[in-house]
Amino acid sequence: MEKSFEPAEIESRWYARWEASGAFKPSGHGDPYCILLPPPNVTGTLHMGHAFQQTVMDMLVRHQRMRGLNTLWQVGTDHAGIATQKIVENQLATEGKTRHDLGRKAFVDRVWQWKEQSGSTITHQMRRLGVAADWSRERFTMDEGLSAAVRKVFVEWYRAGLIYRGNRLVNWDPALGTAVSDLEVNNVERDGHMWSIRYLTTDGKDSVVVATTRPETMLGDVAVAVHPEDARYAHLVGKTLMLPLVGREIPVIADEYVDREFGTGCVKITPAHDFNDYAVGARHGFAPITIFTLGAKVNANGPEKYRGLDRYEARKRIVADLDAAGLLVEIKDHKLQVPVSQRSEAVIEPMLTDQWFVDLTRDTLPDGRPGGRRAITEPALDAVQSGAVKFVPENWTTTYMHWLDNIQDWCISRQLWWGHQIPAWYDEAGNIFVGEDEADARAHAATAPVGALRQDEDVLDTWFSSALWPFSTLGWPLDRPVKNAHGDTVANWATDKVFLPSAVLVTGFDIIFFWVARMVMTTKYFTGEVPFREVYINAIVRDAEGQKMSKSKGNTLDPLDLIDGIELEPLVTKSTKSLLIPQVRDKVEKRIRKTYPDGIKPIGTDALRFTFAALASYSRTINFDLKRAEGYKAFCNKLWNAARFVLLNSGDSGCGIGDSKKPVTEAERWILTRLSQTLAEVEGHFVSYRFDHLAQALYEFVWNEYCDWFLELSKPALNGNDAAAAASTRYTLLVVLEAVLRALHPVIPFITEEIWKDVAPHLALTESGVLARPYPRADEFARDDAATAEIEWFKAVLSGVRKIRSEMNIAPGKVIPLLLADGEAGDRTRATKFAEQIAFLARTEAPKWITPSAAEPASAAAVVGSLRVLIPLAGLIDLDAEKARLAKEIARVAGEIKKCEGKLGNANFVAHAPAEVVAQERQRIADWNTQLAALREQAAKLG
RNA sequence: GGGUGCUUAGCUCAGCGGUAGAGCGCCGCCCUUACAAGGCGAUGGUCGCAGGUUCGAUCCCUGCAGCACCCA
Repeated sequence: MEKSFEPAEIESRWYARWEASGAFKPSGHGDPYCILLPPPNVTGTLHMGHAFQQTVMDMLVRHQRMRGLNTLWQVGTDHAGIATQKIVENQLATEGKTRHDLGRKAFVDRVWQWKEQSGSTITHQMRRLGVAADWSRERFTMDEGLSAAVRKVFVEWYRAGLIYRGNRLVNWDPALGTAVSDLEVNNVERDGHMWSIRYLTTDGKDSVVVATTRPETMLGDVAVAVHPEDARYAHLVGKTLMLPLVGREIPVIADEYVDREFGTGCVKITPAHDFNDYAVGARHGFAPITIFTLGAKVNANGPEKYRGLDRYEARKRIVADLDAAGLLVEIKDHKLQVPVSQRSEAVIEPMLTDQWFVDLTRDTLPDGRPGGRRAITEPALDAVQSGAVKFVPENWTTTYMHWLDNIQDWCISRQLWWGHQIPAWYDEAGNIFVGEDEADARAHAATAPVGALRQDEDVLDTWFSSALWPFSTLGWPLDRPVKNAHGDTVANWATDKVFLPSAVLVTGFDIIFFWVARMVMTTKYFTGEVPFREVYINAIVRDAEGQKMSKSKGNTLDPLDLIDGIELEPLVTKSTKSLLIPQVRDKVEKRIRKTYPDGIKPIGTDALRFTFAALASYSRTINFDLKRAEGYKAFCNKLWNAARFVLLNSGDSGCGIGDSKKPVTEAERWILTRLSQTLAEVEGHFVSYRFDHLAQALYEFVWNEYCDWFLELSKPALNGNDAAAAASTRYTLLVVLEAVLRALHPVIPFITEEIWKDVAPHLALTESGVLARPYPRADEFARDDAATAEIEWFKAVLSGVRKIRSEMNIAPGKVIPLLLADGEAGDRTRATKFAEQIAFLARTEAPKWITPSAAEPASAAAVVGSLRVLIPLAGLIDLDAEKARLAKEIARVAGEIKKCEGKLGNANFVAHAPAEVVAQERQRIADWNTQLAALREQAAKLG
């Protein structure tokens, strides 16, 4: 083995080998265990969130594969309708073209080209992370098979009356020219104004003042509302107002929606451009008046002088005109929530448009069939309520249930070209025909089409296809094998449906609504199964200060830069490349130069993965701290060097000991006990998804027990005169190391695989690699409590001596005398047994007992129970310093005793506390007293 | 406005009704033949604040403050 751990060198070696050998394909035997990858955008790149989430999935999949389950990690990508289309449109823009210049077919071809060109970036990045995914089954939401599933679902739901077309108010992105989901809209707080405008009554005798953050929408006002119990305005309800600048008469209405405390208590009602107003308008029977074009410019419904103006330009002019007319009462600064499109950052304009919806709210259809609430929403609620789907941590259940309880119909149409074109056709009279294709649509027509048919130009929401992922990727709805472009089988519903339900979905809370709930809906409806049994909601990765990672802040980290390292200058270039605003650019550059003055040192995939594991508690965010990652790289190095030590001591091949050989030394029995205990813990942590505890348990075992104590204890054994102990120790070193490699493999696959290949021959293991070995179980290793007690005693003695050496500044290399006094019979036995190890590891002469009556040289002492471990002062130790040290220790122990006495002296404590707690306290006080006696004795000897 | 979290060592985080922990940092001594990405040792916390329950509260309950996120 190389002298130090070099991740780059190791990692480059293994992945291709694993993949080529089919190590990640389902084994075909054992219980099915499936994980669905949340499909990343096909043209996307790997970010820290992906890396974290995928590490978690990989740990689970590798663990279960090693446990003998038939594991499938189903991977693939989605077509990300809006995002991908926008990238290609931007490319066209640099050529001075729009998609309309190309036409639909040529444009879509061009998007496919872009997908082919960039689509493998993220999947290659995932390979660098070491994910044990079955790439031979990789799918894409626009694959023929997955597209067939989309058509089938659309048609079936339409024919069941659960998909309808309607003219509704939707979130309209005027920049992209499409409807977007309310989930794709961020409400951002912005500085704005609150304008107060006076509306006169038609008779001119009275007036009301309305307050609004969007004065331009007044062009579409249909009423002014007040609260029904608001005495200030009761006399006006039913009267009409003259809408300024427009001249339309609008009524004053009473509606409980109005908040009397807010503004003047009078609200203008613009149903066509505000969701709340739409509801108010509908309650009162007003026809909405749309005043904007789809590009958010004033349309023909507005007064002529504003027509064609952008909404913000119109705002300026309208405010000015109101002011001129003396109707502008007040302008106040005001912070408001502005709906912003996640995709284009354009301000969303609520807009009345024709769209397709999935019904999720009706109980019963007019013809008596079940409506969406009963057919789709309630089964999805029930899946979680009944426990068929469990959230981890479970408090996310509330979020899920709450959302479904208040769900709206799902707008599934998008005004894009990239995506699944809606399988609906219109005849010349506007009648709708739905089918898998035009012929199927005609065949199912209720009435004969009038003239030619024309397919709906819109496409479906990307999430519509993602929602089918749990079963479409397994081959549904085909009843025969699904082949990819190369003719390889990628799925076969007949056999693959054993993977449904999948075991666990690992995903972020931000897509519980987008994706999780919708998968439950579709999978329940079309297969009768739940899509997954558990949903592990992973934390969101933030920077070390808890800030959201964002390119404009310059605090993003590229997982590959952590793995491979990156110099400062390339890092600066890379991080500022896409930033167009000079101020932002400068800020980001400064930040990066400050945070990473020397760039980022390579830590390797394994250390990155270990860091993610160590940070994966149930907390909802994890703050990624590079410092911790560096610490875990040190851990990998530690493991590497421990393995080197073991292998250097293992001879050429085999260790000459059969499996039946029992461990000879106490130390072996102790480390096997601790291994068994650690593995039991680890197993529990896998079940509860506590990867932080899992990582910590293994870290502590490897470093603090195996390396710090067992390896050290093995040195005297390996070099001692007892050949049986040496041979046995050599064997146990290997056995424990091999078990540790197996236990750690799901977390750090590369280094464990690399070391394992060298360890395996010594234990005559013939598996192809560590992934093919069974996951180690607690019951593989015998426990021995007696041996544990012996080693604990030994550690206490050794620590006592080390402490004296360190505090008294005795050079670590200097061999010193060691005396033992007092103690019990057990101490004598142990001292004899461990004499060699004590002398070796504490660098002392052989320990000598002094008889109670004999004169004792002035010494520094460590106290273990009633045993005094003495280091004579002569020439080594300052008597006063030792006295001071002793006094401090006595004070500490006395303090502990006082605490115990306080408790035991409290009659209530003794009466009410559980017996074992009281007993524990009594034991504790006894132990402290023993120690105190020994310390006082020692103090007395020093005078 | 409604909801959900969080607040523990200098930093990033575990913990939990019964002796406050880890990693990193800091301090001291050591290049001891697996590892200086290391070894040994030390320092460091009235567990956000105020009440309550309890023999006992960092932990449970209530209120408050600050922070974060989600929904309207």
